[in-house]
Amino acid sequence: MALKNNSKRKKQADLNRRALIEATLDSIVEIGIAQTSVSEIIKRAGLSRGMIHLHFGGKDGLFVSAVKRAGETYYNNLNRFLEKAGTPPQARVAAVVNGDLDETVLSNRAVSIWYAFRGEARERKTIAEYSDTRDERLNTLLFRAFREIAETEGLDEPATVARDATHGTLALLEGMWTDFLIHPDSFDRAVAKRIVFRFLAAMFSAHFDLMGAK
Amino acid sequence: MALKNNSKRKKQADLNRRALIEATLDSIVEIGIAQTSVSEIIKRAGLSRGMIHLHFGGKDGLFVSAVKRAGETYYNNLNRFLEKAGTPPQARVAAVVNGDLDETVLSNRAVSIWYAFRGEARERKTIAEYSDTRDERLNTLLFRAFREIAETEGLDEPATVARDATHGTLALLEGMWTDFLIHPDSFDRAVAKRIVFRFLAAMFSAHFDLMGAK
DNA sequence: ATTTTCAATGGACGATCATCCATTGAAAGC
DNA sequence: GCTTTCAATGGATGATCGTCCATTGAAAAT
Repeated sequence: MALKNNSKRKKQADLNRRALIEATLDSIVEIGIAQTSVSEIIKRAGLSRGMIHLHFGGKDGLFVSAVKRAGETYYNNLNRFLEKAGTPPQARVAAVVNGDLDETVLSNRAVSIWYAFRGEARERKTIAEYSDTRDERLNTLLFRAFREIAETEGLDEPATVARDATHGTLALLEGMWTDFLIHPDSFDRAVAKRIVFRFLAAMFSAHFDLMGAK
Repeated sequence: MALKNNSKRKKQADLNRRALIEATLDSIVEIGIAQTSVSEIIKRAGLSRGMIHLHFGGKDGLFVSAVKRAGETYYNNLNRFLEKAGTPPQARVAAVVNGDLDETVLSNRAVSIWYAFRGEARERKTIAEYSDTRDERLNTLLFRAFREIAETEGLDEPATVARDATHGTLALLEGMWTDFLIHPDSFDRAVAKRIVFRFLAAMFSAHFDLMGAK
């Protein structure tokens, strides 16, 4: 008969799967994606060689799962800020900015992983997919908030304004992440946030900066 | 006796060096940095195996030269815009923005190469160095222009304003490059430029957008 | 207690990797 | 025309890569 879904053996299998994903991400952070070999991963996880093939079909499958996990981690952290913000559009925008640049989200680990996969995304569709997903969700969220603000303020062409504001905000945040990647020591989160809010202040009369800040 | 510096043999050596660098960059663009092996490079260049060791000391040395070349290409293209702009600070800023987002600078090839190396930059100091260099030069150039504008406009704390404007502009441009990387088909250069200039319009009363545009 | 199930193991495998060096041959110097 | 120089060659080398599968052994089912 088939095993129960939560039998001792299935649970151990789940733990091993997680351990392999974590070992993969750890390795990418510490020695880079190019040096992250199967041997390196199993050494870190303390598991056997064949387990990658067993659980993920191969190294490629493991990497896809690792990207997926990294994306989930990003969203789980950001969601904490969004839940605190509630429904007001300014608060939601501020939550995205403050969350995206918070030390729990924008970390050494996060940028290492993100940029490692970005470099590979061009020829691996499965990896590119998850870069896209992140972008899509934030895009929709910000656009709706900005459109609501633009309409409330009675601006001309609120959809166009909202589209530009969304595009600009996401581009600014992306740029800040790159800045953190290249200058991790001198990077200043407060300055980064101030600049993003300064951009938003140019497009709307509403104030964002203090809302949703910790 | 030693060969003349521009002897037929030296010239051929230079051509081969260039061919290897171009083959490396082509390979990175087409099949990704992970698949770019020594065998792949020499196949593309039509040269022999040992030549990489002879001219660059090894694959690492070749990659460093390739990053350097990619950086030079970026600056050479951008310089065409800066030379046209002349000395007025607004024109110089506009030249950077219009140049950085021009199709001769922000291309499929450029983003492929740039993001491939970024992913490796974290553990390879020599590669990170050239990412830094690019950043440093633009940083100085923009800061001086913005400070001059801020002083002319009689703004409070011109240095702070200039620092924020520089930081924000570079972050926005970085973000636009990432946007192009992920959505090469739907990317709109005109929209990207409009958003950057909108950001600048928020910080200064001077107008930038029409200056330096083609 | 016995049988069945299957997650886990780890060595074998062929492929491919980057490096290196003895040899070559055409260009440069005399 | 002869000698010297050295860029260029490409096969040999050992290391490392990811995949695969026969075997194991503990947990689950009977």
